[in-house]
Amino acid sequence: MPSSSPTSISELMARANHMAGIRLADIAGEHGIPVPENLKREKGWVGQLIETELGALAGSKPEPDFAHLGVELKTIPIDNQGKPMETTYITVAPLTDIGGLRWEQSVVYHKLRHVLWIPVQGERHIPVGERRVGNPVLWQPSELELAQLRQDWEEIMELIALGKVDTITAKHGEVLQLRPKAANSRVLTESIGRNGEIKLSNPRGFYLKIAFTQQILRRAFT
DNA sequence: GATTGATCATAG
DNA sequence: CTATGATCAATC
Repeated sequence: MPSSSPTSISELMARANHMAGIRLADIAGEHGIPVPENLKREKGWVGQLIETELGALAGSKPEPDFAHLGVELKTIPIDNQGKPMETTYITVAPLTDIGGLRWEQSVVYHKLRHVLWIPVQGERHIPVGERRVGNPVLWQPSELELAQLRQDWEEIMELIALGKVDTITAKHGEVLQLRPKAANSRVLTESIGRNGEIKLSNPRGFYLKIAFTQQILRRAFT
């Protein structure tokens, strides 16, 4: 039985704070969800579990998890020093019909306006069920962070508009990066070609680099 | 050890 | 296929 959806940010935070320190196996148990041996075949398991516990609306829409609160939920794996172990996926990147698309209208901007980060122990030597949930961090980007994100986004989107999708690597961008986001490298979707024509490319997604998310978590505890 | 490119499960 | 949830693992 899924939890009901919180009606306010304070209610959401109360639930999030209540989860701090408990094991994933305990949360899973409350919902009758089996705990996998590892995450090789269920990479989104932790995220889905936290969504269920906090009452996020299910679905696969390009909108924040708590649309009525304007809050996006992100679980993030951390090591014993509280450092993020992985980059953070934000959303898929639009590869066509992006003429005149502005930062303020982008999905990236809207999703990152308000994010609830839920750190979870992610070291592989810790059994999945034994990993504990950390203290939640409700974050809104500062002016500086917003400027960094905007700059990277605009640089990447310009390359896409110029038909250079396939030349973009994860090295582009200081805080934001573009990487493959698909079932595998054979999946194709429409994109813009060098001469403005439509061609096929591997789908891409926007990710936040580790150094950036690390700053967010650190700032929350200082 | 960090990073980049590849991949897994599921819903619609 | 697209979008959600991400982590894996080869390579730098």
